[in-house]
Amino acid sequence: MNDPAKPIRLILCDDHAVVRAGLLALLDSAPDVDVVGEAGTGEEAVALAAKLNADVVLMDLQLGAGIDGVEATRRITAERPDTHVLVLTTYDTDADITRAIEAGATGYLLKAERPDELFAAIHAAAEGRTALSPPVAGRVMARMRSPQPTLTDRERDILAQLAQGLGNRDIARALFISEATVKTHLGRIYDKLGVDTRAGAVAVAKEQRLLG
Amino acid sequence: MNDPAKPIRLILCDDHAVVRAGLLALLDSAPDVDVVGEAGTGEEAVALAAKLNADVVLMDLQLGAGIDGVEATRRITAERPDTHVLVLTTYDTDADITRAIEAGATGYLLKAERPDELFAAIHAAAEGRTALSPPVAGRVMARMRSPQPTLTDRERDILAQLAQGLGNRDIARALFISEATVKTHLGRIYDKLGVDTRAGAVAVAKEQRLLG
DNA sequence: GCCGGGGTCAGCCGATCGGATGACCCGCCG
DNA sequence: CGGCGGGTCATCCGATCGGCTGACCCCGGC
Repeated sequence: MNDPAKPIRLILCDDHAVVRAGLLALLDSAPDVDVVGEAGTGEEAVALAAKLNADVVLMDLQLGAGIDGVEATRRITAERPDTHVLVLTTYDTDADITRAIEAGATGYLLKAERPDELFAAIHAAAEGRTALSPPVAGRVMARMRSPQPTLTDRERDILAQLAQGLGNRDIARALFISEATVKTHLGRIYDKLGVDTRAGAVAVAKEQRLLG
Repeated sequence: MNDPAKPIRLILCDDHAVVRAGLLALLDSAPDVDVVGEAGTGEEAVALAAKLNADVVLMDLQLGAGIDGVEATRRITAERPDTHVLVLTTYDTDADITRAIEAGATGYLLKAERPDELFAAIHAAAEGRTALSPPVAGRVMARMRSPQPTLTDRERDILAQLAQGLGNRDIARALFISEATVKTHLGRIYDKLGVDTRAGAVAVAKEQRLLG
């Protein structure tokens, strides 16, 4: 897969056209990397991966409209086990990292990383080896040490409504449950997020990118 | 300033090394653009602008640590009126656009824009002409039609505390004012943001990037 | 010199929240 | 089959919030 005679076949996926063009120009300067496809949305990336038999998909997680990078990663790795997804993104929040890894990403690199790290990570990904940015690796380790609270689906539902600024009664109506249940969930959410007010919960949720 | 014999002298400022390298590779392919400097922080950009006599600074607004792109823009345009700052960023929120323009930015381009728009905007900026991405232009127009509420400094103080999840009493203590005053400000904040709960205010604040 | 905006403070009151406790149901796993 | 996690609901109560009204001060512009 890393035969010097055969350049790495790579698909680029980033919703920012300018950034994409920049990365394309950068990768083109590397003789052993062959950018065989460009995608501006998750759907495009999945479609390209299905027919291009690429070695690596360089994937941004934030893709504006349509499916996000995590979902795209999930579909690509499910359909094409030989195509390795290398996530290249801005954020190093726990939620993003965890979701990307469990979706099947081979590596997770930050855009703040040095460019040579990018090339190294691409090679690693092409061979199926994991490559993580140091800050990302640090977070993964930290998480293993003190496994962090994960919100249940229902709790995320509640949190989503909360982030709209709704009161308990409105949340209850929106989710077809009783106000008492809402308060029960809220209490657990406060516990898990380490806050004790709804405003604090919204702040943490937005900060950790727990919601869309 | 746009003599074909004299390429545009440009300084690149983006905290993401990978993106910066990509843009560098992209701009290098343009014969009439000469990237004379690269900066990963606002401070670096200001320093480079001070001594390099550049025509254009391509500036990201989100710069991680240190001063942000708006402050860097303010300092550069203050010190070097002939150096035009072209903002290149991801977000097209009103708050960002307004602050960048009032800081003296000559143009405001989104990273989602087509690359050829980037080149066009760079040329425009070099000549001191304004270049706005269509979505940005639209927002500017909309704002002129219905001037939107601007939070006062004090209201932002309150909002910042609120976003920490603090209660009224805690906010009052933190800002050395009475609880009654906090409530007065909060009421006005709710009005301006079009919400009626603290959770909603936090959500809007995070959404509109009204806070750091 | 008056007016308006921004900041500060007070008191009142109904609605809501936060916390605690206890309970039931269901699906899954050992 | 028994336990356990997740989801649901109820009740109670003190603390807090949100809305309202009215007031004072300072400063800068007309």
